[in-house]
Amino acid sequence: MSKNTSQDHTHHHNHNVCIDSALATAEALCIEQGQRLTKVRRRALELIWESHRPLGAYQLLAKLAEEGFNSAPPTVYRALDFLINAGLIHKVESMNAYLGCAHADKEHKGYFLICDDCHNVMEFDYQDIHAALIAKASKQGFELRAETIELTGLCSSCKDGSAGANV
Amino acid sequence: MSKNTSQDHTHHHNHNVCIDSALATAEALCIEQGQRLTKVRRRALELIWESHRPLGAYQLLAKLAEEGFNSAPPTVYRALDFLINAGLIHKVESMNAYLGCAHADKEHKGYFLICDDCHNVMEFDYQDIHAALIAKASKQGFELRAETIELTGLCSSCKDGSAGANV
DNA sequence: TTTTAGTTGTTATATCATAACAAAATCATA
DNA sequence: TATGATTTTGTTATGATATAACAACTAAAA
Repeated sequence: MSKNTSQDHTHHHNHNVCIDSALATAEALCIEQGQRLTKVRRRALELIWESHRPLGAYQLLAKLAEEGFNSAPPTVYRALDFLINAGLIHKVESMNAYLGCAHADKEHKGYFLICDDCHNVMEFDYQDIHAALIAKASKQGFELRAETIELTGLCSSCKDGSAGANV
Repeated sequence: MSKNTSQDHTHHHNHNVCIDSALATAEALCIEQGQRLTKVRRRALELIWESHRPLGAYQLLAKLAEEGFNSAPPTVYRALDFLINAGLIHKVESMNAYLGCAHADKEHKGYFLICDDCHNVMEFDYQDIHAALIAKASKQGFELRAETIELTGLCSSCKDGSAGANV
């Protein structure tokens, strides 16, 4: 982990710390923005964070249903929409799955490293690339709004032979 | 358009030239690689190129069906798989749609500028960013395999007020 | 020509996501 | 604390995207 900006969801430390911190940030942000972090939304966010990997909408829905929440799809998609708009989670487009955002409190872009083998995902923040992309786009008269940057390959654990590591 | 590497699918010139050239490249590549560009595959590729925008799988399936091809989903998904693996088209993950690849004959990454307004897509090739991403990933012990880079926003036409331009 | 590999046909189903409208909870303020 | 406005949630239905599994066919190789 160390001093770079990336957030490795494969870590071995006590993940509860991350979850707690994410939830605290979420609450602060919602209050600040006059948004309501209702029970479903809050629990959805927790469940997404509890998963070390991007979570599918229906996986999340199943977990919520187990806990007595309504089990119809709109329930989960509404929660997801809310969380995405609040900047609290990202959608990983190439996986149709959702991931807790590690820098919800900072303006940033969600760039991802996705392991093809163990399916763990690292989020990273790279201002140089962001700046280069803006420059490139504007050279073509294009005004950038959102960036989907998803890189797949092999993470260091899987490359080193311990296939499916950190499950 | 001019001298940069981007391929603007919004162009006003005779698109047939693009299609012909793409098909010629496709045929050459397939022969080179011992792949068979069968009727469905070839026609699917043409239809994707005939669309100025990324085409959905079921849109493509409908067009194929009109022409007497089998109308069940596997038909189109098989063709799409083939074309993607051959490097002849890209999938735009954030749109669940498919786009003819403008540089099928060159090793490259498909980076896209997607207009939120008119939904036209430009493909661009940017070696600097590619290099930076590889460097960034490898610094984390990550071995890159594929890159999904999809930037959305407003293209110059739409920004200049002519909303929905180039339809 | 027989085998083999690759491709296509066919049926069924899995997975992901939203529309539309009713009911309930929450909030603002009279 | 009523009342009305707004937001959130419940519910039913459906749309959109994608794959599994196995049979039939076709082209290429042996």
